Amino acid sequence: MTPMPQSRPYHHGDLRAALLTSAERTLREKGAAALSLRELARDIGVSHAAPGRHFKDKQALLDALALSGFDRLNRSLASAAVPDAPLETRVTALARAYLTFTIENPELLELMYARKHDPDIDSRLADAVELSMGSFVRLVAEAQQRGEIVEGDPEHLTLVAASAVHGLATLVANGALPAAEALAGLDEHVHLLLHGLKPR
Amino acid sequence: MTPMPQSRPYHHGDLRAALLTSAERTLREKGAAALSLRELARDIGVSHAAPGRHFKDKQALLDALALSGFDRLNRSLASAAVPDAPLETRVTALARAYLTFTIENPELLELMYARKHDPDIDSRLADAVELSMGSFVRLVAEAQQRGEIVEGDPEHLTLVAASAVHGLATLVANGALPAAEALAGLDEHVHLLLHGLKPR
DNA sequence: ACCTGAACACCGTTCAAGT
DNA sequence: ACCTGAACACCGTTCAAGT
Repeated sequence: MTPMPQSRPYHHGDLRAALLTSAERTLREKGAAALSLRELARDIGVSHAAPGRHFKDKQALLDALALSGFDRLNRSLASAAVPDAPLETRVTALARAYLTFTIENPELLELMYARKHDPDIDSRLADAVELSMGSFVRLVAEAQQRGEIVEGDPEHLTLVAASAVHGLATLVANGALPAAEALAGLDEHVHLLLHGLKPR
Repeated sequence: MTPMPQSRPYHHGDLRAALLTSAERTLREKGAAALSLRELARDIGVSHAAPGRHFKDKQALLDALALSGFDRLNRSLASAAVPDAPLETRVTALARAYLTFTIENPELLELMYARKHDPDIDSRLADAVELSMGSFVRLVAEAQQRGEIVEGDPEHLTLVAASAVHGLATLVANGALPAAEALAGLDEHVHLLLHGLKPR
């Protein structure tokens, strides 16, 4: 019998997607610092120069990961919306979606918000950030129309809510706050955000 | 005339401190990714193996930078305290100190909160985080005694305030939010935190 | 169009040896 | 005690050449 051709085909098929998938697993399992293009190529079974065909450099691959992270986050936020519920329920649902994504993808969230220094990339990521803020903006704007939220610049009101949620998420992402604790306190957290720390 | 001995002395004097100083400048000017031990050694004028005498590896140097960052942040927070002022003034002062530190040291703040994966280091840094939270904890506890803050677990109340401020700071640190905008909106931000987003 | 293999200029880390 | 110089095993990136 002639042996089966063990060697990989010359073409991979979809190397770009394979690189992203593999990179995200490494990111999750070993962290961003441990991510090497050469190791990725080795794992996939392709030459070390092959990734260069699909990503102009390592940063380009990281950027692609970050952008796909925002995609999934934004979808998750969109599908967490509960249009006809009371304000507090709606904010809590959004906050829980954000926090859940963070707990499931802590390293990815760090990468998504990592400083890039490249104005071109930064602007694309800024758009993505804006998009995820969008869910909060819409919520605030609607609530404001119903008189359920204080008057004032809606962008700024949104920033208060969003930075509170984002702050909680980053503390969980970098291990400063246990995920369980953040989840357990979330309802109360949102309640305090809406009602204030001062007694009424 | 015999030429002046141009070559550096065999001993540097305080290589450890020189490495930290130089590393922090690189961090500020070129970012954490551009930080190389060999380049640091070159800049200081010492062999590439010399840093190994003072830091067991690159991560150890980064950890030292992070810890000294927390030191300065904590000192800055402590000196920003205004004990005999109204609650809102006190919280604003603390928040402003945190935000100012972040604006002046964006890359350092990222490093301070970066995931480390080493339980030993993480626990030392966790202590440092706890310490900076301390300023907020004390403020909340006192205010609570005076009845200026809602009843409830002070740790949790602190977390709400701290994560709101930290969230704002990280957004500024990674360029998602212009520093000027964050500073300009800070008073209002704190006001909303204390009074809530819902109308009273 | 897509990939390889060799080459280049870097890294971090270790370790005998020097002062 | 502190540092050097060489060595080792890695990197990312580029580029002619192969399929």
